[in-house]
Amino acid sequence: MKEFFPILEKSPLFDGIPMEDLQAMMGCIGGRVLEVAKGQYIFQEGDPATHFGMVLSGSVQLVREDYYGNRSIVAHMGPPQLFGEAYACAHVSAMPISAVADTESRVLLMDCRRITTTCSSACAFHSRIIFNLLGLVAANNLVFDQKIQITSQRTTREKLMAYLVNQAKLNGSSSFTIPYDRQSLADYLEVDRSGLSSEISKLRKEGILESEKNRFTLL
Amino acid sequence: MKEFFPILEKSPLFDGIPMEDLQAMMGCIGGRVLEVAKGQYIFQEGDPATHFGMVLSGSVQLVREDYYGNRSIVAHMGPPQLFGEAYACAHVSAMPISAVADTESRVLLMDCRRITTTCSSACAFHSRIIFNLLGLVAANNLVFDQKIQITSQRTTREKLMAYLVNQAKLNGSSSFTIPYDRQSLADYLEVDRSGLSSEISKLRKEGILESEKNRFTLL
DNA sequence: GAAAGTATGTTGAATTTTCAACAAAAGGAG
DNA sequence: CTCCTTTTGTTGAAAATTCAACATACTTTC
Repeated sequence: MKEFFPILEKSPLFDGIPMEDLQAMMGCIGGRVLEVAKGQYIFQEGDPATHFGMVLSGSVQLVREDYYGNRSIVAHMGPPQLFGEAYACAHVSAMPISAVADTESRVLLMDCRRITTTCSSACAFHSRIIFNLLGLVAANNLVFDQKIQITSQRTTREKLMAYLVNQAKLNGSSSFTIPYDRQSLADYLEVDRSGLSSEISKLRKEGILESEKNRFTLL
Repeated sequence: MKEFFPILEKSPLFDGIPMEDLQAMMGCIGGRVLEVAKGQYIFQEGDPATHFGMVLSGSVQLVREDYYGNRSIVAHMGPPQLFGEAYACAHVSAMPISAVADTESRVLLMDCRRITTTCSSACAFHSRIIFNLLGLVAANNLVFDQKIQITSQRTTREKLMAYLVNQAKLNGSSSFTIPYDRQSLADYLEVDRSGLSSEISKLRKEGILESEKNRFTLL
């Protein structure tokens, strides 16, 4: 367990908690490290949503199976990302998705109840974890909110512009690079890749923006 | 203040907190009641995101102004709904939206810092509020997640079916009523109303569902 | 119960997106 | 450098969406 403390110390969930307190903390919140082989389930759709995880090493995929049995990958995550925390914190009865190890991985599993219920005993930093957790879940909310705001635009052009304007604002500059290649951007905006490409060309021809690879400049 | 305790007692945020403890609690978390006239701002875009609110009476609109100055109503809320809590909990520097009284209203404003930082003093129920708040923010996450899951479908038919299948699952029955009229459903699914109407007709003709007003049955 | 207003269904034309196929450009491996 | 693979841009046809206009059904009000 101790070998992972450097990761934990730098993770947003344990932010502000001194490394020497982590050991006590782990007992307090019922944390345990799980080693999983590639392809092995960490939790499965339908499992009780009591625990959530943090990737310590390797990578983990979140998989959703829809009504017709189509599996789709919701996200893949590396250290020190959390998964399943929204379901555990919202007290849903069963996990609606599964978490699968994408490569051989180690994850820290934590009991949500034991985190959210402050222990009467010592553990001065317990409330700090709750504070951090609340911040993380709320931040996730904003990520979702922003995505909805962008993808609720009706046309490819509007979606793209909404995204770019937002990025410009975040970067505080009309010139910026984005973290997506064309296909990923199309996936994020929920549009067709080729349509996106040609829309970018049009915008360039119309003098609305300049672009070179992942670098965009709004004019 | 006391007149609102019955509302607070029934609100999810104060769930599990006895009415006789509310008064002490209010001091502890820095709660104050604000009376606002119709059209008056509770907070405005750009304000520091330190506080969040709960509607006690009347109704409140969340308004977003986009890059081009178009105002759009993100939500309207009645008692005992929370607003701005995600921004306050995520520690963003400024509110990206405004909250306006839709009718003459009263709202409870609470300081997020003072909620998330447990007081060293008495206040036995403080941690319960944090627990509740975390649950609410996480639940909101799930609402967003579900909306994204549905609207990320590409066609009107797929969006509608994803929504209906989900509703059927939530209701535990293939026959259920939905809380939207056609226009609202179209808005939620982010499609054209008339296109939605005709898609419903087609699905009916194809024997995939039956519908009468807001009641749907999947076959 | 009639009238007015609102919600829903229907249709066809215009617009936009998707899809498939391919060309060009960029990046990596040997 | 060359070959091979991946990414990106381009195009046109097919499919789907939007838009506008209107008909019908349902509600509300007086």
